[in-house]
Amino acid sequence: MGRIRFRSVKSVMDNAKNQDPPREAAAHGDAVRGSNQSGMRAHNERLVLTLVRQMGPLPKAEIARMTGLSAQTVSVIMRALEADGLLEKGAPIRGKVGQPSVPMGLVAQGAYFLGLKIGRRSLEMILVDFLGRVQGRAQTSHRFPEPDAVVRFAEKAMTQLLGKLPVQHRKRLAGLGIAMPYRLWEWADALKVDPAQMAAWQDRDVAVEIAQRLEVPVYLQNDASAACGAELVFGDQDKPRNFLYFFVGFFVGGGLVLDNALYTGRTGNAAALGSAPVPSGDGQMRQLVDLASLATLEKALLNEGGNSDQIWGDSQEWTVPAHLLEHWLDGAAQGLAHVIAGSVCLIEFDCVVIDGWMPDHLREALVARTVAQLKRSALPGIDVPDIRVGTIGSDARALGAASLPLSNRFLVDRNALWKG
Amino acid sequence: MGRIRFRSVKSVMDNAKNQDPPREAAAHGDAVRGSNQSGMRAHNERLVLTLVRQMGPLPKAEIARMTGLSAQTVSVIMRALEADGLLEKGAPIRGKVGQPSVPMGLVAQGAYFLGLKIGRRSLEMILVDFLGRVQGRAQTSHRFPEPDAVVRFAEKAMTQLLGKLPVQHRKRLAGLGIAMPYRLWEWADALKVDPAQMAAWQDRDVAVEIAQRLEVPVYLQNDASAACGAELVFGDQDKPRNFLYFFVGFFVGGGLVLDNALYTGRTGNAAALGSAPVPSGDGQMRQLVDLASLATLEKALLNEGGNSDQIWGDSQEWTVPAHLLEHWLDGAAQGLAHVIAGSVCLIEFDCVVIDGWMPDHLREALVARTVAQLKRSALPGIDVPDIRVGTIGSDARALGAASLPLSNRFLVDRNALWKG
DNA sequence: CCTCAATAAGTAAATTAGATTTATTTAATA
DNA sequence: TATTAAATAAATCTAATTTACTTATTGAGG
Repeated sequence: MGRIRFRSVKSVMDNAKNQDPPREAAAHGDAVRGSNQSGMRAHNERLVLTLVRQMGPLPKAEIARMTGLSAQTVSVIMRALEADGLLEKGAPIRGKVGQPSVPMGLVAQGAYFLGLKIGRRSLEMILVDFLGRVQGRAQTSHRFPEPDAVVRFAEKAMTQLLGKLPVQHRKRLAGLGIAMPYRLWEWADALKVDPAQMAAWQDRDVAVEIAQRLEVPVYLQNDASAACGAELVFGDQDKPRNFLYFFVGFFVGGGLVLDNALYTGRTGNAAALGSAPVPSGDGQMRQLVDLASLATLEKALLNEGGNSDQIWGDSQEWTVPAHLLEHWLDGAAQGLAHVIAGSVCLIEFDCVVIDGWMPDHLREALVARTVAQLKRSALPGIDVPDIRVGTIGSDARALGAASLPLSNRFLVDRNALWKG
Repeated sequence: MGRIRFRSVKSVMDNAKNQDPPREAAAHGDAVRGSNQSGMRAHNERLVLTLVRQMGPLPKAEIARMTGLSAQTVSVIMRALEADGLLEKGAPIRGKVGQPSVPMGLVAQGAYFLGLKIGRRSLEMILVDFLGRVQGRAQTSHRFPEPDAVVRFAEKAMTQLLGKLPVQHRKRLAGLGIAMPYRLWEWADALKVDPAQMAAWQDRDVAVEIAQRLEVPVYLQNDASAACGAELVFGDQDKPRNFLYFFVGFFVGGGLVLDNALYTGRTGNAAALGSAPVPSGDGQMRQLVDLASLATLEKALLNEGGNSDQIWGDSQEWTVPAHLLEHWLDGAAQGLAHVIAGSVCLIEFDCVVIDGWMPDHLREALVARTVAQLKRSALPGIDVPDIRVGTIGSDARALGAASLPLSNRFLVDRNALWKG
């Protein structure tokens, strides 16, 4: 319906099925769908865009070889995408026998996306281009998140961010994504807020409310899975096809990439690893969130009479006593190692990515300790996966939010091929 | 190449891409493939067969509604499948307004499949029809599995089982599946066999060797995942789209169904849950296989001077002292509960299925205790999934082996759509 | 240095496959 | 007899493949 089209060309741009609210899309519990020609074309267009995004600019012939599609088909598809303003020719590459190849790469101005992060302490909206580069940013902080305030902020921030964009680019806004903790209302205690004040979240659907104020599709995802999406879509290249992701913030959560696509499962809450059981030394079971979240670090800091505001203000400039950090790092690494060891038995990841809201050196220390802990507690039959530091950092959740409309409209996913 | 065709019709039957050795198919690590028309047709045919298998006989119009395909397309596809001898018309259903609907169901003789189970104590081959009904069975027991003996047995059993089949049905053999423990050679100690005698498994590929003696494709899968496949393909209807599966045999292993398809991951060894870490009371980490496998029960039995042969002979008639069973059940349930609680955070299953080589009442007791244990150790944020007893039972691995060629040629899977 | 064979990229036109649309037939109920 | 629903034939449409060609380059031979 009110969906923007950049060009009136039958193409991936027209794949208008994705404007359903994200909850429905995530559920995909309907009957299995058949596939038809238009689904096929849309899929092949997404495939081309996905490959170019992953590998950088590629000539048509190379795409044809990689996809197994005929050269002619790829030629038609890529010229259409070029006409759509999503791909552009690069400088011809000479030096090899035969006609020079013309690599085609993504056009930065091809599409724009808004990402809204709803955090425990702040709201943030960013505007990114087709390459995932941040073009604008708006922020506000709060003591705890409220639906009305979120909608008001979103409306103001959208206007402000889009206002900065050259007029001809504004209509290339392709969607807005929201990254928000799952079941926000259950965390009132942890946020030291009256549960009644958080109860509003149970009945409100900010995604729908924001969608009413915008002409483009709106997607909602839990914050850690969204951050995982940022790593998948915007992260360093040569990402493996399957990986497990952790984002350590006020709480800790996970994300899961299977076959190059974010896996969000039946209810959209897959990889809710904060709840994963972790044995603590005393034989009692605890949960990953008790060990590896910044809420735990904050508590320790407050117990010693410290001030926790500095943690939430800037992710790079922390002055936390070393012994507290040490203790927190050990616990967090132990928890992460246990969850990784269990998860890798279920799904064989090529690697695990750990990111979070914290100074770079701390992220690296956390990864190093997790690796060490995994080696120490090695069990037969479990291959320790490659563990890496996230390449996005503190912005992962907002960027991940922005990646949702991008993935849904321009990248291959398991559902893109089927009939609407 | 040497692939049997039941009819020279362009259809799912001709989808000859699947004859690669299963390891390659499982790896699917190649570049992402594009999709073309023949892939589309093959997919839609598989979709129809999958729906009819899941739901029972369905009229064309109903399939059209469920798949979203046009009535005409479904009509063409289903008539082709009928001509292929895979579907047949049932009695017209009258009593509703309009022309009576003619439900179409699977033809039992539409295809046959061989399933070879390589066990620690025995070899078994079964022949099943398109409905998964066992049409023939051959067995032999051994002290430990040897490649040469396996190939010899397979050759003899194939001849014998196919010999029983009416001649015109023999050419409808669609493939052979093998269910075999992963990394068999690592279990020499547990089987109390000289590691040198098991080393041969490292260099031999019985799937390839058997394939050379057979005109149809051969697939290999670890035994627990194969058993999971049996539950998916042949198990009771109304199976959820996503479930976790355990098979408790000499060892314990898992299987994983995502979006109605067996998920075997990068190396084909997904859901290797026997290796999953489980905390034991004393603060030490153990693995599920130490708690929930029959090897553990056997050890306890032998420790008390009992005879374990009765366990392996018949899965229904056990005479194991009650206190040993009690102790084993408790440990196994504890282990399963921990692994389930961890796994459900990663992937939100609709349900968990537990099956195994054991008397029916014991399987039910194991499920009941696992449920109780999960409730006892409930942690916030973890929804306890529905836990069910497997509907296949002791035959699950052999039936699962037979389900592999069936799934690969006749049912939807994530890869069926792409170009070969 | 020039020429030309070889090679590879890229595309237009014709062909093919398979889904959809439209119109029609059939067979039941109300 | 009107209405409804299933089923399908014929025509149409879409998108991929095949075939045949052009273009632009390198590298070998003169």
